[in-house]
Amino acid sequence: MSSTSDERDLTARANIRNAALRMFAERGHDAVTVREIATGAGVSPGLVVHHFGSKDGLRAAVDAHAAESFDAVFAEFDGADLAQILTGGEATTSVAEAFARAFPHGSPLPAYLRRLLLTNDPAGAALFGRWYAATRRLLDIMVELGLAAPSDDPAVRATFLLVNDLAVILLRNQIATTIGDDPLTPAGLDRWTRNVTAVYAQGAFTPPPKEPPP
Amino acid sequence: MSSTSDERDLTARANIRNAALRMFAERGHDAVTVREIATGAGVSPGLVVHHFGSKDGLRAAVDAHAAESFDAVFAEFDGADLAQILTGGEATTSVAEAFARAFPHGSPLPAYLRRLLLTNDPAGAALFGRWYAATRRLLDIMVELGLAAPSDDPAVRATFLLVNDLAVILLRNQIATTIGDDPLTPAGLDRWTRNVTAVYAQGAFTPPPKEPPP
DNA sequence: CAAAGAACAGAACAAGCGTTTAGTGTACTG
DNA sequence: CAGTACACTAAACGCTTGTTCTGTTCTTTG
Repeated sequence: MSSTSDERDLTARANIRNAALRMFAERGHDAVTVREIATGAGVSPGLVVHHFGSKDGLRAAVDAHAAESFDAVFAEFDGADLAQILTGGEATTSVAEAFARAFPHGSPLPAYLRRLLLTNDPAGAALFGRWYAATRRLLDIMVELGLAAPSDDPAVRATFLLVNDLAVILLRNQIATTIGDDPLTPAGLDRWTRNVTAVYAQGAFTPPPKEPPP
Repeated sequence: MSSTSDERDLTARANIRNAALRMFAERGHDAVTVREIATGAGVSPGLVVHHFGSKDGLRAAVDAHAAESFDAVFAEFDGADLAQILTGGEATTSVAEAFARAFPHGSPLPAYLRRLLLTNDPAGAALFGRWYAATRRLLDIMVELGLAAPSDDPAVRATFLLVNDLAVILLRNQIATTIGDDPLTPAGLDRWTRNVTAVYAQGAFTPPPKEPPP
């Protein structure tokens, strides 16, 4: 139902919501005016408040709409039989990977997630909490299966792995500058994932007092 | 001209700059009004623009002041003989660690750095670029010394390690919620660093097809 | 088909914004 | 000690903001 993509067929209400989502994601809630959203949706400013009550109401509607899309990505972690997927081989254990797969190109949703996480509003906090729980659960299963080493501070380790993943979305532009690839495109994501996997599998640093490896 | 600015500090001008730094860091540039800054500094709104020309001029002054403070932290990575420090044992190789050490408690500078990195303005991009270069250089030396494994994509690895570090500052509040400790306090930072060190030294995941370790 | 109500445009409004202006002290300076 | 320059306040200006108001067009429905 929500996967109709063309713009002219949508209702004005949906057009307003989509224009607001895109502008909020790119420039932040406060920097976007109701008039700009109306112009972007091809309607009058009065119609925006007619449909959503107020700018804050529009923001709440955009939040709800975005959360719906994020939950679909979230279900990839939370829904299936993780043990079977993990032992089967290829699996998505990265938030950024799932994002790049779900929102292929030019989608405003990664940028909107960024805004949600960085403005300390409840929507972002709830999203982070759910993702943390999923990461924690995934790690527990991996430990049980012998795919991950046990940790004496699993809360910190799960948070560490999660925020490392989210950093790709938060610092997307800066990362693109230093590595020369947008990390949310397939090419950039591939380079990124390869390196992350290497570090998580073998570590990055070697202890100083021992002898060097052959 | 910077020599006279030291004597002029602690005046109304410095008060305005400090109030703006704190408010900008906590709530963002756009959400703070000139009148609020003036009230926070105990002066009139007109005096703000008298000293800084405009709100944008004030922002530039705050940026310059913050960059000065960040450079002091930055010098910890860039200045000394890294090889000697690394082989000597205890060293700060973490941005977050250096931050927590340099700005001990209640300082607005970590939050301001957060704003700089997240709004895509040139000040934040320049800071990120310098930190990336320092991280890259540090890793190169560590590889030479046998303290880090060589990487076939050093740009990605350096970026990966850097953004993992910055994530502690960017997602400070969310991290504090899930682990129950503010990661920029000594207690929280200690838990965090211990886990990060473990992952970077030994990895976190073990390969599935091999036999389990003894 | 006529009545009703929703969808919409465009002008207008009050409030808040950054900034300007006019004016008052106050401290140097020759 | 007059004079200039600077720090500073209070009021006001012009503009933009979110929102409201009035009126018109479209769509439904009994």
